[in-house]
Amino acid sequence: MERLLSTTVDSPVGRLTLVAGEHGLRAVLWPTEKDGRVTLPGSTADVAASGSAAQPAARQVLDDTAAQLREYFAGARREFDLPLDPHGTEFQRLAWQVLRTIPYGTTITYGEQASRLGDRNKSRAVGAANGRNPISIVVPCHRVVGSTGSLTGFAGGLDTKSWLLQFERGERPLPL
Amino acid sequence: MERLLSTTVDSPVGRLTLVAGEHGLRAVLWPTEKDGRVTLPGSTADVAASGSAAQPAARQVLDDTAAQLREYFAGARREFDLPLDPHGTEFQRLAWQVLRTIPYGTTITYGEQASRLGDRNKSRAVGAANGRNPISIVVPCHRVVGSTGSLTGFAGGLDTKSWLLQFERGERPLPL
DNA sequence: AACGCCACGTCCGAAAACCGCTAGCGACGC
DNA sequence: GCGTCGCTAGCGGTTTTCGGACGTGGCGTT
Repeated sequence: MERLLSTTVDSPVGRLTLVAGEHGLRAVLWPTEKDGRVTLPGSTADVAASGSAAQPAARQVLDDTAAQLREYFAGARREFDLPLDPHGTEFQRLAWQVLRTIPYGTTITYGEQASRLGDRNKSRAVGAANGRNPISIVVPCHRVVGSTGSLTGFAGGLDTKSWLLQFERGERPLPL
Repeated sequence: MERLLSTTVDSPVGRLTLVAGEHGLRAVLWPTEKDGRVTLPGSTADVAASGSAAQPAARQVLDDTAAQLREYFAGARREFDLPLDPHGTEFQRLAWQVLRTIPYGTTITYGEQASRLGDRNKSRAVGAANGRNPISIVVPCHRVVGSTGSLTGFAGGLDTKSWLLQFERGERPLPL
């Protein structure tokens, strides 16, 4: 079992939990989904045990992620430059890959995302895959909306999704 | 998609937009409703592309319409003689047909128009249909008034409606 | 291998909203 | 009394909206 490290970052949309392994960022989790989405270190003791020298690569990823997220929320960063290592099925990884091509401040529909995967009819499957995206914000699943423009759903809550979209549109959303 | 041609004519009540297809006049639009009422040629480029020789019938209709409108506003014409091709629902076309039987210089009420369509109670529906009449002036929806004599409404603006009625009564209305 | 769940999309029918109306009624001011 | 005014309740066609049904593909579970 790969050894994972985790830490947290405070943000306007709540305290985010970051998880990294030796191959890159594994997850950015919402306060409501801290557990279960990825296999986390069993306890804080575990994390503490793997001291600063133990997992240099993972530690570095966490630090970089935290820094870039802070820049993002300060409005000073529109793209992330991090080694990512999300775990999922073939289809899911493909879907998540498409997500990373959606530019900051723009949105596409689930149907459009499905088209880019080669089959217009997979929109629903795409929705399910996006729902399993472990790396929130950095992999911008919040930039996908329903064909009618409705927000439809979001792991972090619809209000959070709305907040992020407004923020990327250059507006000053109300604090949650 | 049928190819449409359009042009404009200046008149005392503003610049009118004329639209014709191969079957006849499709629309005479007020300055405020240039778009949306009928499907216009996508762009001026479209119009230019279909040169004088391309759509002889439609071109002829436009020319005739422009000429007759000028005569109308000069006080030299009281009836129009043009091939008309307004698009609308069954009921709407029936309603518009009634409009064409209202003599120059006279008015009827919406209720009267409804009666002539066979059902006194359809007055309100008639009003809605008149509101969709695409061929202003030539199909004289301005000759219909409320049961109390009020002008009630007009796509080109109430002042225009008033102007036309005065003009047809032989008065010399104030310029708009 | 079958079943059920899902952060979708499209279609279709029913219901509601919208109007360029009108007749009926009570409230008012001559 | 008698016009006017404002309000109300019906009126019918058209447009818009809404909700349910269904087809869809992937995934976790049995």
